[in-house]
Amino acid sequence: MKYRRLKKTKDIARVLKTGKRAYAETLQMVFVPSKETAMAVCVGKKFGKSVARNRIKRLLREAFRNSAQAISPCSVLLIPKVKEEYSYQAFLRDVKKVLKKEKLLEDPLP
RNA sequence: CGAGCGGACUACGCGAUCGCGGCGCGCUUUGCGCGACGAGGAAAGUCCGGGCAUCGCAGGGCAGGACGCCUGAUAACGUCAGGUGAAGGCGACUUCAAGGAAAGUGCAACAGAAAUAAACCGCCCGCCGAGUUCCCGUUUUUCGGGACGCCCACGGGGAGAAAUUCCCGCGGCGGCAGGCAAGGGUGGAACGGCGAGGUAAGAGCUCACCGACGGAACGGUAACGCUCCGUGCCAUGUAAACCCCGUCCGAUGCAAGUUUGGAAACUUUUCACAUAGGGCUGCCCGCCCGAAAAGUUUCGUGAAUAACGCUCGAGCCCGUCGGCGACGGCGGGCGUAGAUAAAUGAUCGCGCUCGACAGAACCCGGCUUAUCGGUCCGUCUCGGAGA
RNA sequence: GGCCUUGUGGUCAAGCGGUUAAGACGGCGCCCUCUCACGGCGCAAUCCCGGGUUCGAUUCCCGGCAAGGUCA
Repeated sequence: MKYRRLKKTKDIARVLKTGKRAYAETLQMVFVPSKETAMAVCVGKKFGKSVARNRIKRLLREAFRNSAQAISPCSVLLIPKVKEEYSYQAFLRDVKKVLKKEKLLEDPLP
């Protein structure tokens, strides 16, 4: 499905301030309901050099894209936790788990 | 065959599905579809150099900084190429911030006799050493008092009955006056090294060889090399200490900067008001100029934003010519990322040696650092074996 | 992305060619005391790492690494 990127500093700050938080083993999700779905990934310097940070961002975006097939519109911030290794499978599992827990999925996944 | 040396290249591959970025084309223009393209050798560190942009022009001097054998290459360089010299390696080859220490100043701990200059020990000649010594009083000498000294072994000769004493010689020891710099447990470094002659002992005092310095000829564009002659030689190290000499450098960096982001008029306040303040460079000369804030009225309203800068450039590939080479000339061909919270990923299948370091952010030329491996080249080197 | 600064015991730090690498707080051990505190004595440093210059570098030079600051 299509979603927007959450880009502006102001928007991200608003989500961080007012959003509801949900936790899983490998990541944290912050979200507020909104008109259309928007998402951002937060990966700071503590995750390593640029190659490592880009890798995390790609994995998380892919996990979000493949798990949020049908989602009630909201602004989402995905914040991973610092680990030794990162895998797509773990991110996919945890994104699904977190979305399910907060009952954001309109149609339950098969 | 083994061990090396130098150089060049490469950086998992193929297929399928879903997805991402800008571009082009098409459409029913929110968007959708199709198409080709889409990170590196270091994209990194930001250590140099240049383009580009702004500071009105980029002007002068000082300060400051960088570089430092020679010749060339280049837009330029601290880079590269070819040479010179020095050091290392059996060798192929590698490494080197490699100008000046007789312009001046500083520093050289500890050790050592002595540290940038000479004499502590030492070596040698002479003189003295059971009083031909010195001082005071008296004084012709004598005499009186005091100070210091009156060493050891051997040989020869003389006197004497002997103890002992006198003379001479040689050596040591001590003292005095000189000569010398050969030797001396140090040190990073001790007025050149080593051998011979020479000498009382010694010394470039003399000589040979090596080194140093000066001059000339020859070779080389030059650094420099080589030969000859001369000077017997005097002046340690450090300039990645200050410094001197030579060459170069205006500053700031794409968050530069340009356009839109409101414009115009009026009023008020604050600072400054000329030997002032601000700007152009840290300072001086020189040049330019008042600056900032608030309010009201009319049209206008997106604001760490949007567009430009932004990718065709000292570009890449092939051929050929010139050059030892870096590189340059000529001809032909190619169109090859331009994002802005920032694009390359996921899954499946097959193969293998099971995949390192790592992600463009204005662009180039270098340097440096990180890196699992693999491939190729060479009249290349050393060792072993065979023919 | 550009431009700068700093690395010395656990912490804050001085030193800037030859030191046994000052000092303060803290830690540990011993002494003092009936005990604690105070006091006294002692111990603990790869001078961020690797090269170079020098007889000799914490210090000078070069290259890394790690922190921090600043510019719309």
